[in-house]
Amino acid sequence: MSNSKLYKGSLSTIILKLLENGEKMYGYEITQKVKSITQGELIITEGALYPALHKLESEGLLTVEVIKVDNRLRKYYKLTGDGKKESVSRLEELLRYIETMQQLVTPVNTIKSINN
Amino acid sequence: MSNSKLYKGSLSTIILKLLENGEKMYGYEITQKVKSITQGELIITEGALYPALHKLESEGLLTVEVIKVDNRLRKYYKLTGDGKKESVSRLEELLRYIETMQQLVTPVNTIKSINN
DNA sequence: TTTTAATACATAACTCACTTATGTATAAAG
DNA sequence: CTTTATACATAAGTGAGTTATGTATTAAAA
Repeated sequence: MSNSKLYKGSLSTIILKLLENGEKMYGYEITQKVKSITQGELIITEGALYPALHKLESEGLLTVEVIKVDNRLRKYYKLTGDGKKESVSRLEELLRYIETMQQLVTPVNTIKSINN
Repeated sequence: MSNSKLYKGSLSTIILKLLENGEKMYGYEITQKVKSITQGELIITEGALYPALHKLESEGLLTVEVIKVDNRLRKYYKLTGDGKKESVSRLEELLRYIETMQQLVTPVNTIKSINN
């Protein structure tokens, strides 16, 4: 999942967000979608993705539907009611994280004497 | 370090950034500074902070200077040359992370037909 | 005045989201 | 016929955190 340690903790948020519009997606599709949206910046590894999907399912945030396409298995996931709620709160959490980090790295006051 | 898992991985970036202006800081001071800048949103625990400082030091990014103030020990840290460089690249990494996450959660095109 | 809170450091055991590696199976491309 | 892409899975290991605990001094509160 990309060399940067910063992505640790954001995978479930990403998955929930991608499913937020109600469309169902399968695992491999998610990896490709993320890769294309981020222009190759974020590569989700299978070792991270599948356990994450299983966990979200076990938490009752996703439901699965197994479908055979071209003689190949696909596990389509979509949000449950709880998943929809959780998606919203995870998004808020991410935005709050970004705001907080921006406060830390790009201080509002550039004049030092005011900050001390 | 706050209930959100998203902060995992960003502590060293925060420490390096706080020291970027060349001023030396001691551990406890860092926790208080972060708390005040983020208005209580980010609380850095000692169990996270001190090992992080030790690691940055062992990596040659920080140097220590022990000073006794009011009969109490303080370990003042400041950036080395390498630390200064690393600080810059960690900052870039954080900004790239934020950009990437924003691409994922706030898609540029709101018109679905364009995205598919 | 004794206890609590704040200051200031430290570390050991544990958690858990990831990485790395490996495995199965089908289809398409070279 | 071997490699690449599609599509799933899991087991072992890593490492940055949490939680808990410890030491020591000083100020405030009970």
